[in-house]
Amino acid sequence: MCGRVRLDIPFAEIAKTLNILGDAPNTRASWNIAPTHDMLVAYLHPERQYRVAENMRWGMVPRWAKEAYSKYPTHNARAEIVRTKATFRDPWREGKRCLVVTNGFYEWRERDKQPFAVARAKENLTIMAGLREIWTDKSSGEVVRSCTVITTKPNSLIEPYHDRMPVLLAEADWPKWLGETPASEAEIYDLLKPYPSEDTMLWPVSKRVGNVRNNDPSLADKIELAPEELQRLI
DNA sequence: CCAGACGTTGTT
DNA sequence: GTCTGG
DNA sequence: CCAGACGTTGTT
DNA sequence: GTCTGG
Repeated sequence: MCGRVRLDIPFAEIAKTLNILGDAPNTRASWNIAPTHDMLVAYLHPERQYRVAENMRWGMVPRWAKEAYSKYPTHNARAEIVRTKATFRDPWREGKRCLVVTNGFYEWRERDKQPFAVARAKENLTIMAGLREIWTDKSSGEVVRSCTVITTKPNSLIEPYHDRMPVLLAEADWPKWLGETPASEAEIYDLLKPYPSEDTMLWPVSKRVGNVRNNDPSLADKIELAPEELQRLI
């Protein structure tokens, strides 16, 4: 997927939809969230056994990392390797799965760099399958909580634009992904597939989204492409 | 064995 | 921390 | 993904 | 031209 998402509705609404019982994290609306920024993440609190929400850095920091920042991009994890590769293996094995909460994401068409917004159709929230991790600096004790978004093959709507898309989860799959209902590893891994294209929508947006300093509601607005561009939408 | 990587998307 | 490449 | 930078000395 | 930061 791309390196940008948006989240632009009040937390109260999110908490209601996701049935989050924990405290409200200090989230503010953003139409341009990039890697290294905070993402809103929901997960099952291991002791309390209810859903909590938290801001976590987008870009997983493995617990064994010497530094909190590295040159290796970890904001996405390919579903094909997430179970085995060093960076994601431990969180996967330990079931540190989470829901990454967004209102959608952006993709750029290569030919003309035209950005498009993508979201689940008919739903306010576009929920992505994620993993989370906690990193602690051995000397200073500094703690960084971070997350990654799992990617998979694109569905037929997105395929003309990109060869990858984030794993999106329908509400019926949330309990299994969060570990609230029993499921085998194979059943859980089976959730990592393209979201149905008939439940996905896509529309062109302003190129201003390319600059992270631009961050206002109009970034997610549908724009009118010139007739010529419309014609070669795909 | 030790040193160095540990990753993604989208390209050429 | 653990796997991979040399 | 795009926008913006594009370096050094000295230290471990 | 290519890498880094957001």
